[in-house]
Amino acid sequence: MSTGVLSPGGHKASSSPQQTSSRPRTSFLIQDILWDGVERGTRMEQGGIPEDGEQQDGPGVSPAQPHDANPVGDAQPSPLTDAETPPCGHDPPQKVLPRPPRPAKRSRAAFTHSQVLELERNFSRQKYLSAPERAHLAQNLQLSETQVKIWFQNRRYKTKRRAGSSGLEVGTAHKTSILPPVPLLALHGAARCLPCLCYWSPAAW
DNA sequence: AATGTCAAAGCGTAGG
DNA sequence: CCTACGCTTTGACATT
Repeated sequence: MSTGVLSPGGHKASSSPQQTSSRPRTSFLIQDILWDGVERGTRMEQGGIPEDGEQQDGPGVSPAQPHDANPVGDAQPSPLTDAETPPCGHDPPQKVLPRPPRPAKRSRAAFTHSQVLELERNFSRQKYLSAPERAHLAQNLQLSETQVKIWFQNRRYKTKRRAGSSGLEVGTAHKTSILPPVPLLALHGAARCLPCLCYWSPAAW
């Protein structure tokens, strides 16, 4: 639906700014390190790519599927899972204190370069993705649809903000030039080789 | 320590 | 009613 709501007006696609500055960002999920085996682990099957889980990204359900989110095994999620007792651990088995649903510790997935590139390429072409496209992209990148959706949301707003604060909406276009002129989508299969791709000399960025 | 960025949570809203 | 959007805030990480 909202896919039809698009075209707000001036779009200056592109934007892959500072992130590329110098981040050897390997994608790993901190969430894996921190917690999450208790509450969500049960509901989210690792193999269960969230086509459904996506649908409700409403409150209560965190769409941040950590497991599926990053297939990349390149960065090793430290095995702290056990030692890391969730903050909720300190809650006394006491009375009915209306503990606010604060699971604490959020995760921040770091996408791989290839994932970001793909996303950016798609973004430079379309600021809004239709559901099928989103699903397809998510599958190719091995991300959840929610992650793709959120990424596009953030990207849109980011671009908008930058364009606005800079006063100049021009110049954004050239930013796209940092992206390889090659249709990464052609790499389709490469998406599965993410861990490998993410190893392209970060120094260059 | 302060700052900036990123991904996601959350809130309010609009469209089907 | 549901979904996705814009926008703001939160939480974690990186860089200075």
